[in-house]
Amino acid sequence: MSALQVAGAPVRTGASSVLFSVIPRLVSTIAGPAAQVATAPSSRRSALHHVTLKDIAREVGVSVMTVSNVVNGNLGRVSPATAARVEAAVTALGYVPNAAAQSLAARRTRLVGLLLPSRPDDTSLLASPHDVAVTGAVEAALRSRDHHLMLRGVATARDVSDSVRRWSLDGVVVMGFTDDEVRALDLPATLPTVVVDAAAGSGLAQVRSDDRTGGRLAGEHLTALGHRHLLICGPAGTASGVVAQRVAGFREAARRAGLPDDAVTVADTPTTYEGGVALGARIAPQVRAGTLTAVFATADILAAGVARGLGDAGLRVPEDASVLGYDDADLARHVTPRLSTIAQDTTRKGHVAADLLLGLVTGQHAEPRSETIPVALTARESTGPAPA
Amino acid sequence: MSALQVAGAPVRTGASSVLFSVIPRLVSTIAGPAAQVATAPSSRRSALHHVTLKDIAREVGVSVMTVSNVVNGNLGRVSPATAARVEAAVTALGYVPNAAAQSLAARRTRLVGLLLPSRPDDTSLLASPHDVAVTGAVEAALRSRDHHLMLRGVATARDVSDSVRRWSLDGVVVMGFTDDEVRALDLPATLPTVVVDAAAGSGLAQVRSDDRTGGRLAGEHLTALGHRHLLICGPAGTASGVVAQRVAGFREAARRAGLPDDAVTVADTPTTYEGGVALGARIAPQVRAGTLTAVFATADILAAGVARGLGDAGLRVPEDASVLGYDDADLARHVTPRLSTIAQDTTRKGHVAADLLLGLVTGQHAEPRSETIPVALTARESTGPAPA
DNA sequence: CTGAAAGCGCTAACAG
DNA sequence: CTGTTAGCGCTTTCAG
Repeated sequence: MSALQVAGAPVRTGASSVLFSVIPRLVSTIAGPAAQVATAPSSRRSALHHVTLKDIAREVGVSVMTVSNVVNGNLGRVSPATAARVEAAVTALGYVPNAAAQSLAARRTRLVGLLLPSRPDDTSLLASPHDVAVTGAVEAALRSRDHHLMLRGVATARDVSDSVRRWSLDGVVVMGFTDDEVRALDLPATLPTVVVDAAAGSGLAQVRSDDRTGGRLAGEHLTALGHRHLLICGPAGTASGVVAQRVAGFREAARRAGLPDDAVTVADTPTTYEGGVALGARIAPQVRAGTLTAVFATADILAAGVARGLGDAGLRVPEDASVLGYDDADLARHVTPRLSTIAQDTTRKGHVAADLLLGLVTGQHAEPRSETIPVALTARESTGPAPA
Repeated sequence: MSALQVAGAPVRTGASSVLFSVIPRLVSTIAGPAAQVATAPSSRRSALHHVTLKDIAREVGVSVMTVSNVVNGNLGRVSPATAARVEAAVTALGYVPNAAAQSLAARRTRLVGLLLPSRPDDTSLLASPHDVAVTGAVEAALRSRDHHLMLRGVATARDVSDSVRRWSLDGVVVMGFTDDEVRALDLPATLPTVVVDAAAGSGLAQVRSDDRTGGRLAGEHLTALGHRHLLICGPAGTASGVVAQRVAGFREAARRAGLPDDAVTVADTPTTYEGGVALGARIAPQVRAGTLTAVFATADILAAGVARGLGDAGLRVPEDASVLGYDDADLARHVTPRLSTIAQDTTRKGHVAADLLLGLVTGQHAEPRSETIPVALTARESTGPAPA
């Protein structure tokens, strides 16, 4: 806005002359270092020439501080005329601030870390479609607010420190860890932190889907379809409040539907397709015997695996057994049968995580908050009436 | 190694005394700033206290440069005894170098950008499973070589500049763009750059699968199965050397199999599941008429969509038509039927991209190289004999 | 409204 | 082998 304003304002001739006087000088400024580099040993590549505040200041004939103030939008401290000339020079020279210098001087980096688990054997971070979607949304949200994202796989507190302290990250989003793992990361107490889908320790903000409701919706859907022998599967063995909540909601729904507590069993499985396939194979006999007719998985990828495992065993989904997922990842629409699932808006989740974090960073809200993303049942093809 | 060596070495008392003398002092050092912040307006959060080289130098009683040399492994310039004492203090105080300061002083950031397309309407970056896999591998490779990854969605040259120059990135990996788009990004000429799956302009390194061979393998597989009416689909309308190569290889195989040139047609489709579904619906009549029996898609996600579109139209894959994908993403094993595909090792691809880039950065190989990732046919369930 | 001074934490280039 | 000197580019005081 101010740039346009300035351009159209009746500025004194100085402003426009800058546009012409500036270019030749810049060229000569560049020539020096460039020539130097050419003769130097080529083992280190020349850095791109960086137009500095000083360059602008020299051009316009003002102090570095004035330029800094204009660039940073502190227009209250600069006369419109001066601001105009500075703006013009900034544009003409293509000035881009140096983040490292700003970090050093201002103790603010505008750099946010996204910490994901880097398991030694694991294929990679971003194995979970859910995490991928949230990651993209976090990046977009940060970008729109002039921040940058550092993507980092971490396994230990040392890894965390290596990123957070070394880069003086303004804050971090932590995703994909169990409650215990988050604790083991030993995040610096003063570091603005948002935890996604895990229990936030003291002083950490948190974003998660409405897990309890999600579990309940799942239970209601399945019991409404007449299922009376239910299995919920996911990483139940790990200390995970998320899974616990979903299980609790699921059980609650079953209870309300008049089912005995033992109508719901819990299977501890990793959140992977392969884990699901294995489980599907394992439970096939029970499905065949009619002692199990519906499975609720804590993630679509897992549900897809279960459906596959069941299918490989010669069972039909949903005729012989219903399978319900969680997340509504793209995957849910890609597999056959299309997955019924508890949908959550991962794009929104990422945005909320970013907003929460930046709120913490800027001190807008001092107290770390906890946000819940709404969920909704999306019934597709993988769930159906309980077999007679 | 040296740290352990030091700990066990018969160092003079100075070394061990450091461990004790150091802690109390540090506490008082911290107390100052911390107290200050508490009374200051809380709008800006206190940065984590940063132990500096100076702190270590003061502790050990040497110059900052000596500490710097030890920390950076320039052991040639420091006596073992001094190095030992410094190492001890570094460990005791938990020193972590400040990347911003290093960047500023050394003109090297150890920060690499991964630039992905950020399309306005697009769901997000990382929409493609292939890109997700490569991203994870790049991060892991960089991490193992003490570099960090900045993930950034860009659409314009300005976006690029905003990241690259602002953060003085050591280099960038560019992925997910068409040849034209890469050109439009106007990457700084001197910036070490590796382009994944797109034509590298002058002076850019490149990583891509062996697209020509991939296309040929696809063509051979399909023609060997007796197919004589082939369709290849992908973003053919965009200027993409990758697609062109795959098409060329595919055509070559068809020709060698004795098919006329018009046996192969090309369909321009976006690389999305939805694009595939739409195409599947569109070609269903031809499949039914027997004038088309096999489809080769340039990505698994697209192939999965085509299979779905065909299925929705009441056609069977592979009985009525074969569908062949590319990449061998996880997805290929998740959908039904499981996708036959041209497999490439995306993990390796990411590693190679990172290696290539760091080679460029360190000046190891001055000339930007081009690396090719081998491909192989993985036959699963989506391809079969041509219908009689 | 504008400028001068000082320093963020680190490293190159020299001196000793 | 070790220390000194000078900045990297920017922002924060504090003076005009």
